[in-house]
Amino acid sequence: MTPQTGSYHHGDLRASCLRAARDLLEEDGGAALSLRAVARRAGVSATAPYRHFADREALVSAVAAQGYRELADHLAAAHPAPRAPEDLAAVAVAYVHFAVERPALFRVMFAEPCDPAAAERTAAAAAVWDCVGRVVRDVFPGADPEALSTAVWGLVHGLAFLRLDGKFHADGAAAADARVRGAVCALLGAAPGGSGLEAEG
Amino acid sequence: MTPQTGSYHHGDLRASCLRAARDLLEEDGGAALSLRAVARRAGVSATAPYRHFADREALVSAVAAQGYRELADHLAAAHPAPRAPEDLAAVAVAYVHFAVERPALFRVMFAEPCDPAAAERTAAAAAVWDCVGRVVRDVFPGADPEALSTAVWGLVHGLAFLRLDGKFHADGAAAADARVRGAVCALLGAAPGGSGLEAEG
DNA sequence: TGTACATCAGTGAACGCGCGTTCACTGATGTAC
DNA sequence: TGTACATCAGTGAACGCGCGTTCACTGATGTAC
Repeated sequence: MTPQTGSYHHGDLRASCLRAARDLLEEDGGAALSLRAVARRAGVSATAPYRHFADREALVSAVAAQGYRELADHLAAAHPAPRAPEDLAAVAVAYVHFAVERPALFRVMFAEPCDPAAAERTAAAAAVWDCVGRVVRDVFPGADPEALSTAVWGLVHGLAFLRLDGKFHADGAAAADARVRGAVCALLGAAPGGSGLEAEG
Repeated sequence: MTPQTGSYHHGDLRASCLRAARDLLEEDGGAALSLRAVARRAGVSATAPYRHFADREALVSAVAAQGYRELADHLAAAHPAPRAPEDLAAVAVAYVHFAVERPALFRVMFAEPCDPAAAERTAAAAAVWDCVGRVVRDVFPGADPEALSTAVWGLVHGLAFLRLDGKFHADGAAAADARVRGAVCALLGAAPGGSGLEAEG
């Protein structure tokens, strides 16, 4: 990451640009990601990033791809082997946490459709979808996997955005988590007003 | 809307600015809403909007508030008296349609938390929440209304954003609608792998 | 009905800013012989 | 081991742009007497 100190050449400017972009997103989530700000942050001339990114969009796509990959890892790490609806609720909470902890990155990831030409980005986004599908199939083996996966991704994604946008009025992070868990369980676990979906107990 | 033709004064520049902003959003959803572009579009000097909006944010908030109000109306119009899960699915489809038909407006509405100081905007957003809550209570009278309303809003909101972001690979609008309906029914109607929530028949 | 005057709603020039991108360039690196 | 040279990865000046916002202003409106 910081090789050849004092060298004219940077060593791994591409990685440094991505790191700089992530830092900027965390520091000022409101500002749009600009190539110039990234270069400044990486300690390099304004045009140096053009050696590694065709244009601003390419940088943004690379950042988004990184975000998708991390999200997939994050979900996979949320529960080793989800089987019960409560396990799925844990994964849902993890999804929302990911968004809350990196709001600006999350918005970059989902601010626009993936450019089909950005193969890295589309592949990384597809991996998130695969991850959700896997969890859903494990928890509800008998269900229509496509319909239910769509529903579950929609649910957790919507909860994440609503929370990011302050549409959850909960006192503190724990209460907000509980609200997420309650919402997921209302649909998938202890069903309100009826028997609900019970995969195991 | 177009009074006193030929007059020095505009008549209702505030409304014209909002109209211009909406037009710009529909024409180029990717571009950020700028005060100057709005003024240009309204046929007025760059500084004229300052008579009606304190700053750019105020304009954006007013546009978002208008969007929230229209969304609430749109949902209310989707079904006269929702009682069955399929009725709720119709409302869900309406929610997603709203987003798909006005993608840029939808993104403006949900691109950031509402500023608590923007009373008009927060009130309009709250009306959407009320609307969702009303539908949920009517369809599932026995359920925990808060948990289920949160879940349902999350679900439809997530489906809307995923569709906006091209995460739905469906052939054509009808197929995409079917996928939304299928996802909603998977959770609320014909439950996969179990009995599911059945409010009526 | 007429007039003086306050207020309102615009104008247009100007400010300073950060941006994406191009261009010709140069110093560093690595490879073929 | 040494050297010539191609390639790579930076620099820095410059372009033209649109933006938000300020300011002093002016024409139109409406109201009190």
